[in-house]
Amino acid sequence: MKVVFMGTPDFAVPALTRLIKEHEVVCVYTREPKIAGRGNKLSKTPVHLVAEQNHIEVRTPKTLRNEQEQQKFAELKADVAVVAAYGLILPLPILKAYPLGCLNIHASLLPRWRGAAPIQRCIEAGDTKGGVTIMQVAEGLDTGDMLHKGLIQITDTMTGGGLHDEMAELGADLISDVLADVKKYPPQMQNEELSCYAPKIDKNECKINFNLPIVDLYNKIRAFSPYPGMFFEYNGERFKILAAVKTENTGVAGEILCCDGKLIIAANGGSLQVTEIQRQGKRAMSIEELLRGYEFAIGTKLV
RNA sequence: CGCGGGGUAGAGCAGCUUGGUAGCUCCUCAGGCUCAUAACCUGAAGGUCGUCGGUUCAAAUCCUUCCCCCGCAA
Repeated sequence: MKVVFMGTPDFAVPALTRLIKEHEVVCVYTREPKIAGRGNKLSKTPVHLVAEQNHIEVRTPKTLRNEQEQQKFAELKADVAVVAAYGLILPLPILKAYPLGCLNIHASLLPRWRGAAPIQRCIEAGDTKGGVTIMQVAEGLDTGDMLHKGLIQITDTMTGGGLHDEMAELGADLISDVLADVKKYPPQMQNEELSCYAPKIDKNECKINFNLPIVDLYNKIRAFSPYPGMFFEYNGERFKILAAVKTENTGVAGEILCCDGKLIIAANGGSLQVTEIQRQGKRAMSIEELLRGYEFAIGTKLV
């Protein structure tokens, strides 16, 4: 099949590489290189780089709202467009340009978790089931008909990063299934009543509030690990907690209860034993490693 | 030139401001104590202090080149 691929971050890469293997990817759309990262260098998106490596034409329009772009899109005369975390709104003329329209790989079991950050939000909410949905892109935000789904059990120790990687692979499998035989996957409408939204993550959410119930705090920490990472401040420095386990010890919320070989911090209704941590300016490391040379004062209250 | 922290024994850190032959915690090895131990005691091994150059009688420490890691902001 002739496929146009539209995607931007790492999440889209497994699907793109799979489609390159199995179909004819005639053109890749992605966000334009932007000034990003340390040093504010201009950097191409992960999808952009993969497309280049495979010598596929890359287009990075700022918008698809104008007729010229829509015209250029239509002229590719593909059978289908596959969308994975592209980041631009697709206007109606784009959606109708090809016989099979635009198929989106969405990282949730729709209609639950429509929107920008479904992976983190479902862990944060304590969901035990997650998954990926292949859906027809419609004009509303993630409201289109669903063609195919894959389920992932979310364990109590799974992190946002881990789930992200699994979902990216699953998404590649599912889109491969669908394109192999579209007729096998009749569209199904979404049940509006069951829908909920996954707003994008705000940096202000990343500062740890130890007054949160222990379960919520725990879920939030693993949801946001390794990126963007929940942090607390100690001695004027930031420490990201990348992994922790729940323990029984109690104390005033935010109080450091133990820092002898392990670091235990009281929360609301329990406490957290930190297992993996990243000190500002340092690489991520196990708590044992850090505590060999760094000391937290017992009794300190973190705010 | 977006702002900033860091690169010191296998690991994690201190020392750098106020230059003077490198230190702590853990690991490793040997021995000791112990019913026993991840505990304790004694001892040992292990570092050209990221790299190039400079200042100096003397540089981990001050100045400079380059490389690498990371936090923040976008």
